[in-house]
Amino acid sequence: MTVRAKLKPQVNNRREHILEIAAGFFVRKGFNGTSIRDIANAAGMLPGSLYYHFPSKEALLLAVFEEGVTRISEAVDTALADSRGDAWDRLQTACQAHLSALLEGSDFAHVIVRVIPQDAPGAAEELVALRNGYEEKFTALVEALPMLSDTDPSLLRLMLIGALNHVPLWYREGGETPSCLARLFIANLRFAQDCSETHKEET
Amino acid sequence: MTVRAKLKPQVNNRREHILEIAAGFFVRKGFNGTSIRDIANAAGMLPGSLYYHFPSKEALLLAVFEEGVTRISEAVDTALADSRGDAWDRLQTACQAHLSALLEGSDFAHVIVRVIPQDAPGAAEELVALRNGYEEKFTALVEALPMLSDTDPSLLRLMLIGALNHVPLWYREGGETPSCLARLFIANLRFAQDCSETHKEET
DNA sequence: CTCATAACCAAACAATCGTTTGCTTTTTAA
DNA sequence: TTAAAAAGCAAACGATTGTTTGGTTATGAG
Repeated sequence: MTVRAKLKPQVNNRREHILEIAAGFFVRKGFNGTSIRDIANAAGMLPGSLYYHFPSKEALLLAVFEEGVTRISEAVDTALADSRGDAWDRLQTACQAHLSALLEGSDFAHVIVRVIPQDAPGAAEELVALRNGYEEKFTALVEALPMLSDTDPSLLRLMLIGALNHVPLWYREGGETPSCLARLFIANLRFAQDCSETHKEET
Repeated sequence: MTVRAKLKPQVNNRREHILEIAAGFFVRKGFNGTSIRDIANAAGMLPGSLYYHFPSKEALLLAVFEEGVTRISEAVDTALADSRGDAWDRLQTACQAHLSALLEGSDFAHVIVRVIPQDAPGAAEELVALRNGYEEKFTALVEALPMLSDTDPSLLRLMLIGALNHVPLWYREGGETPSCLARLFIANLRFAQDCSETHKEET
């Protein structure tokens, strides 16, 4: 009974198991490169059995996407919760959490940058909404920065997100850590704003 | 005969026609979201007829990819050929040409950022090689920059390329032009290096 | 005209796709 | 103990996939 209670995790973690496996396939083979049979086989069941848990392949993607957004959001929120620095430090903290979620741990967060809404037309609208909802966190963080009046904050945000979401394409384990990358990324942007003040004073 | 000579472009632009159509589909639906029949129908022929021009779907992608790399490379080279400024100006010029190729004109260049090698395992190696070959241009441009000793040039390059290749995901016609975007992107990075000198002198 | 080659059609191939259906097994709750 | 609900199996559905094959039409050179 003691062992039994441990080995028997509890009800309905089977659905989560499917989600995890699906996330892995979506990340490595893309949405249209993954078949229902790929996922079912890896999950140890038959293709049709998946339809007890999800009404369609696109609904499955949506569920994975939602889990991804939830996890990366929570990671960023948690990291920001005990962040004591200025606005730049907070942005860097968010970037580090974002990168950590993308590169380490599960595949859920990775899916939301690997699969683009166009890949699943029937779910595209909701995927975009989910993504935008998450990225709004960065809107607030960037707008809190002390910036030049002629710097477009939304452009800075898009530039940063582009750089961050590109990392999984070249990242190799053993290189710079997510924490280190976040610091370097922010450093490359930070002084651009700080120093413009200096430049202004000089002229 | 006068009209005839115009309507009859010349031998074998049919293959290029197919490439253009394929590029459009690959950009809008992805590689695995596009079928041979999609392309054949749009090209006004039957699916099997494509195999006279290309031995496989992946070979077709490879041909599109090559054309994309060729075009964006030439765009950057041409732009750099009559660039008179310093290293930062030259990098900005390259970025502008890169963005122009991605956002305006044909779909060829867009394919090389929309389709990732993983999508076509059989051609992955060659796709990666093509992409790396092009991106080396930026290696040289970034290494020519006057930078801090503690700034990693290859990281700056990856950051910039990430930001650039992300633009097609949010770009809307009527907003900032590619030229404007390139200027703003570089501005966000430039002073970070320039001003660190100032900071050093201050301390 | 002749003939070879280029370009394409027409039709099918086996394989795989997402999905459905009806039935069986397992688990849960009363 | 028993009935209901959850979970999955077995098997197939029609549609679509990339690709092949053999024959047909167009074109251009000798």
